[in-house]
Amino acid sequence: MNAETAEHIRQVATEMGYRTNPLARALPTGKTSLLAIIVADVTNPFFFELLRGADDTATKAGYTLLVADVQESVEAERQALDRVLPMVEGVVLATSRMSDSSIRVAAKQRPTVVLNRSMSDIASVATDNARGMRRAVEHLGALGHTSITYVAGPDASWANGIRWQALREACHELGLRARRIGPFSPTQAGGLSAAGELAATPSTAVIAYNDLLAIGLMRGLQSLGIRIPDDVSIVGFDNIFGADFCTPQLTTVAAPLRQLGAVAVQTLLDDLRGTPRVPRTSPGGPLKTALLPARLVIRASTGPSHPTNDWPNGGRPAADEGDED
Amino acid sequence: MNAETAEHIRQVATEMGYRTNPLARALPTGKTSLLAIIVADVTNPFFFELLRGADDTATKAGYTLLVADVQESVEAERQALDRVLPMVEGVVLATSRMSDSSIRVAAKQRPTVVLNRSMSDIASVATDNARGMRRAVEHLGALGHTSITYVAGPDASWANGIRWQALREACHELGLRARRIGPFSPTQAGGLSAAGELAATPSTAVIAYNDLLAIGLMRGLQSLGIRIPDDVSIVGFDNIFGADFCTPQLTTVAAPLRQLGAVAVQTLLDDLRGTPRVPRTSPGGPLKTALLPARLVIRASTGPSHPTNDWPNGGRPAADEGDED
DNA sequence: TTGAAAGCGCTAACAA
DNA sequence: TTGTTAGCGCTTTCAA
Repeated sequence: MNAETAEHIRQVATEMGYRTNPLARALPTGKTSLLAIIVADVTNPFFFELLRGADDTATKAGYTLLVADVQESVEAERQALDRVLPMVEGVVLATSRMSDSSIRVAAKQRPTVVLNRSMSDIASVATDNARGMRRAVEHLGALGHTSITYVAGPDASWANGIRWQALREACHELGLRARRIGPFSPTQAGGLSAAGELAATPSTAVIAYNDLLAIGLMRGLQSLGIRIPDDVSIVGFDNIFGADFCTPQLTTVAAPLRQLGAVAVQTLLDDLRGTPRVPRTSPGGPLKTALLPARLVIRASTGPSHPTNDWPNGGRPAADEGDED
Repeated sequence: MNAETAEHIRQVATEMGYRTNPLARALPTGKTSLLAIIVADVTNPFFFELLRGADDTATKAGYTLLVADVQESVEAERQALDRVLPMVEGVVLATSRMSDSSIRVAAKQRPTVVLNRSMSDIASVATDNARGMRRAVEHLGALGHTSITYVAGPDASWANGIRWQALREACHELGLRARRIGPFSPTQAGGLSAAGELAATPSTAVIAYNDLLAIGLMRGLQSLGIRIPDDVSIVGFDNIFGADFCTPQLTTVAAPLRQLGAVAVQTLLDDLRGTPRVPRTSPGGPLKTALLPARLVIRASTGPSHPTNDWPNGGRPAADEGDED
C-alpha cells in the first residue's frame, strides 16, 4: 500500500471515531504513557506549583500524570505505590516518608526519582537548602541579630535535618548563636503550638522549617501580643501560596516549586528513553541528582534587631536549651 | 481443589511476589480501577481540599484517582479528556470550561459527574450558592449596609452567573441595592485591578466572586489607603486555604470543599455499580444532582456600615503606591 | 514490501 | 465442580 492511501485510511478511521486503545497497546508493550507522583499531602500548598510543573512537562511529553495523595501516612504511601506501580512507567516520590530501603524496592520495579531527598543510588531532585539557609542567616545577621532560633519540623523529614544542619554551619561561620526548638508538625497548628514554646524562651530571630509553620507561628505570636518584626523577625521556607498575603508578608527562602516538579518528571522521561528495560540497579546508570537554586525573598516579617528587646511578658531570659542534634 | 489448598496457593503466590496484572485484567473487562478528575487549575487553592475528598473516597473504594490539570484552557481540557477517557471508568469534571455539548459527548463514553455546574442530563454536585449568597447578604444587611457591589468573576463561569443572580434576588427581598462590576479574573491579580475600579465608585459593602479575588481586592484597596472593614466590608466565596490568615481575616461563604470532592466521586462509584455497561444516555437513569450546603464564616473583613463614609482622596483612585513583591 | 500468526496476562464462556 | 478454550486489541516476529 502506498503511503498516500495509508494516510487516507488513517484519516478516515479518525473521522469515524476510531482511537487506538491504550490498554491494548500497553498490554504487550508495557507502555502505558502513565507516570505517577506520590505526594504526602495534596492539601499542603507546597505541592500546588510543583504539581503544575510536573503535570505540565508530563503532558507535553505525551504522558498522563497520576497524582496520589497519601495523607502523610507511610502505610497509605506503600499501598498507593503497590497499586500504582504496575500501571505506570515511572514514579516520582515527592517528600516520601518511607525508608530508603522501601524506596529502593520500588525503584527496582520502575524508574523512580525522589524529590527533596537525597539517595546515593536513586535519581533525585531537591532544592539547594544549604545555600538558601545560608542566605537567610546572612540576611538576619546583616539586620543585627546575634542569635537565631530554628523552629524544627518533623524529625522524619530529610529537609528538616538538612536545614537545621545548614543553619548551624552558617551561624558558626558568621559568629551567630543557633538554637533549636521542636519538632513541630509542619502545619499552621504546629506553628501555633511553637508560638507558646517560643514565647517562653524569647529570641529576636527565628527561622522556621517551612512557611506553613512560620505562618502559624506568626499568628500565635501575634495573639500573644508579640509584634513582628519589631519583637521577632521570622523567616520561612518554600514561598508557598499565601506567603505574600499573610501579615506581615513573610520573608522566606523560595523553593523553585514549579521547576522542582518539572525537573523531576523530566528526569524520569530521560530515564525512560535512555535505558529502556534496563533495571535501574545497573551501576553506572544515568543517575542524575539535580540541586535547584533557592532564592531569598525578603518581605515584611524580618527587620532590624532591637537590642533592648522587651517582650510583653517581660521576656524571661532564654536558657539555651535543646541544642541537641 | 478444596478451598484450603486454593488459599494456600494464593498465599504462596503472593509471597513469591506475584501480583495480578491490572492491565491484563483491564483489557478484557474494561475495569481499570481508574477514575479521573479534571481540574481547571491545580494551583487554585479551591481544589486542594476538594482533591483530598475525591482521592480519599476513590482510594477507599479501591480506585485510583487520576488528576489532570488543564490550566484553564478549553483546548487542554479536551485533550486531557481524550487521553484519559479510554483508560478510566468514570470522570469528574471540576469547574469545566467546556460547552454543555462537549461535556455530553464525554458523558456518552464514560459515566461523568460535573462539579459546580448544573446540567439537566448529567449528574452534578454543586454548592448551594443561592443560600450561601443569601446568608452573606443578610449578614451585610444586618450590619447596616444598604447597597452591595458584586465583584464579578469570569463570564464563562457558571457559578459566577448563579452568584450574581442570587445576590440580586436577595438584595431585592431585603430592600438593598445591588451593583456589579467586572468581570475580573478570579485571581489575586484580578482583585488588584478590581480595587482600582472599585475605588472610583465607592461602596460600603462588596461581595466578591471568590476568595482569591477578594484577597487581591483587599490588598489593592489597602494599598490605596482604604481600610477594611472600616471603609468597606468584604465578603468572599469558598473559604479557601489562606482566607483565615490574610489581613483582615476574610468573611466568606464556605463551600464544603472536601465533601464536594467526596460526593462527586461517590456519585460516580454508585453509577458504576448501579448501571454496569448501560450507557448513561438511557433516560430515567440514576441521575443525582447533589446540592451541598454552604455556610457563612464571619471573620474580620466585614463590619458595621459607616453612613458618613469618607474614602481617602474623596473616593477617587489614589496614585498606585506600588505593591511590593 | 506485505501478510499471517503468535502472544501479552488475564477473564469468561464453554465442555467435560 | 474442574478443566479447556477463545478471545480482549494491540505489537512484533517471521514467512511469503
